[in-house]
Amino acid sequence: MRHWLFKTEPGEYSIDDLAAAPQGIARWDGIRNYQARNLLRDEVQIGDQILVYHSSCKPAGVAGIAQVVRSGYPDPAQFDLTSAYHDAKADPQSPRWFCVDIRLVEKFPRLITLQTIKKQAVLANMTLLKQGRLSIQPVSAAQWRRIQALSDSASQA
DNA sequence: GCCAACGTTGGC
DNA sequence: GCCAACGTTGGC
Repeated sequence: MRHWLFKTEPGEYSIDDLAAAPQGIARWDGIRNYQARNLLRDEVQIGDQILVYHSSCKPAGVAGIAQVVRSGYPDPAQFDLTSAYHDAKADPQSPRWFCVDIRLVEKFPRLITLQTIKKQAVLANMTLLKQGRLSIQPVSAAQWRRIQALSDSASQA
């Protein structure tokens, strides 16, 4: 079982939208970056745990936890002419873009802000800080535990 | 709104 | 296959 960080702009899709979805399950689609695509297609597995990260907002940070309930499959939006994620070059015979389904596990009582993350020495090598633009990122077990610990201490405060 | 980082495109 | 131009991301 592996850990990941998925980015989303809360103005587009937030953890509250995920919470409001039926059974807290949603398709994580619209990823249009090859490195992220490869992870969704080849690496992300059912049962893997996800940090849901809110980007391009004030403040940015980890909003909660989700879990993969369906592993990589072709993103239908690439073939949908009405979708903003439509891709004219995508071929149904060899799909270009992939997505997964995830289910909300927990919304953190407080956002774990990017600012807080940057203060943690254990988290200094997070992909989030090293390669900030990648929208699907691996997270180590140690990094995962630290984020959870930060959330636990925030909920007691 | 600015700008650094970096991914993508397209001419050669 | 290189690389300049361009576009996007995302923190500040």
